[in-house]
Amino acid sequence: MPTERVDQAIEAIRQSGGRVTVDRRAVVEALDRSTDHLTAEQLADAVWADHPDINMATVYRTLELLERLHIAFHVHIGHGPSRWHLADEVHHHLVCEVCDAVIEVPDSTFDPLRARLLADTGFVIDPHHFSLSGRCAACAAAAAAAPVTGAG
Amino acid sequence: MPTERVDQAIEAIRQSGGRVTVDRRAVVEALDRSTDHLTAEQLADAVWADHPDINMATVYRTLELLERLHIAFHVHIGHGPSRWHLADEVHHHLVCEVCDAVIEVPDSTFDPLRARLLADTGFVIDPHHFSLSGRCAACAAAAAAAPVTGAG
DNA sequence: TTCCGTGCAAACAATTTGCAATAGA
DNA sequence: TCTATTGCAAATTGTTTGCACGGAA
Repeated sequence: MPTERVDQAIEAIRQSGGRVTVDRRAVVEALDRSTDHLTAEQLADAVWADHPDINMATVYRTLELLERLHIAFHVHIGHGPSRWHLADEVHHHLVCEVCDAVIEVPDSTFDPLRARLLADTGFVIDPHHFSLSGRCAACAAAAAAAPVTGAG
Repeated sequence: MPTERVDQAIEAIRQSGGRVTVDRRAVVEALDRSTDHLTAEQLADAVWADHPDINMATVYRTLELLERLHIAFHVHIGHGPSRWHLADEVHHHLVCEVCDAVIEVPDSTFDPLRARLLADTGFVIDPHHFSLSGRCAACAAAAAAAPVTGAG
């Protein structure tokens, strides 16, 4: 049972002149099903659960299409590969350098910074593309208790 | 004529029990010479100006060492490869998605956000690792004048 | 019917690694 | 000397591409 998000995405593909194929639908549905942000590989795994024959290249090409249509986006989180998600309420990611935990924060948290940067430099932040790194509460506390030394 | 930064880096390598080699010194000096943030490849080019025989793998291994010693860091700016720089005054990068311009902003700009995130989540921002993306003043103005349409 | 989308396999870019030779301390 | 470092070439990882075939519109 396709959700509204899926229907909208499919419709947007059609509107843009693209063809609605089984493969594309499968990718959109897999994205829609997952709450997390998936790597292309994880997404392919999810797609393959129902459609084992869909090619990796098709997954990548579909993601590219979806991003062009502003239906999906990728974020860089920590070091690994890009992670993909459907357009949704905007949020940012804090990634712990130590334990790799990902903490989501609402976009509004960035409003003061956004205003400041706009005033200072004219730059308009787009929250989609990058995460902020640092240390989560637990790892920051651990680091304070046992600071890194040169002798590590 | 090695700068103070170079001397300090070399000394730190020695202190950590590492050997001070021609190759490592060359990489540190190339980093020190450049004002910009260089990709590993650009850095290798700079190294090769004086030492054409130094291997790419050695450049990567040296960068890894320098990062472990907190002498150098890499940042992710826009899409391409990592970019490297010596430890310096801390600053953040704003990358324009449209024209790829990189704008540096002082760390203090982030103080309010830092305080807010610390209070809300306990997360401690480390400014080194990621850039923020968005649109620079010029491209934001252009976008406002001629907004993106589905019809591209 | 007419192209667009797909599979396949190969190209690609950035980076890492194993192993024998070499060169700092 | 003794072991950390290097060169080389090959492996890895994530992603893109060219081309001939097959399926949406």
